Amino acid sequence: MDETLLQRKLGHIIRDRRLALGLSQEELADRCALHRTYVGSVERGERNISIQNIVRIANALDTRLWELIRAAEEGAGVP
Amino acid sequence: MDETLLQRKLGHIIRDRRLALGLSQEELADRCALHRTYVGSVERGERNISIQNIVRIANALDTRLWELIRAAEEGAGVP
DNA sequence: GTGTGACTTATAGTCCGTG
DNA sequence: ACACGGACTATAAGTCACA
Repeated sequence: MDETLLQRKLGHIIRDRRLALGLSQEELADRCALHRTYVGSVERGERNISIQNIVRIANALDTRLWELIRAAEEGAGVP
Repeated sequence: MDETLLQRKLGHIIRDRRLALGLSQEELADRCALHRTYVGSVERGERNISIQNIVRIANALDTRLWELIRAAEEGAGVP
């Protein structure tokens, strides 16, 4: 799979998961101690995010990182 | 899980997988168009690697990224 | 509550070596 | 074949004003 494609898909997965939890970008950003606009750009797939930040987002979403990645790679749902 | 812990575990997984394929760091680096010293430091868990580069490494190791991540997070084996 | 462009600072990542 | 370092350059991190 193309790298930039994965990062866009991952953004969608993150957004879906956030909305499923009823959180705003601002609330998610607070949970992982990142900036609101940064989280927004990640969701839009604009950032080549580092592993440390993805882990923090996954934690804030109460999800395992590998499940987020799998959902992005395989199109599977996130629990 | 702590972010830096995951990156160290991921390094070990990458190394194990590379050795299982009988590749040197240099050969792996060539496969994903990254520098040999960089791949070495990733394996040592010293790098906060970006998602694009992890994907390239996963591809070069002929593995799905989510399987690498899962192996690092859960301690499961990589096929 | 979110999208976006511009921006500075931090660090990812390269390239030259050495043991 | 790998670890490690120094000196770079490229790019991610992180923030802001405004729409």
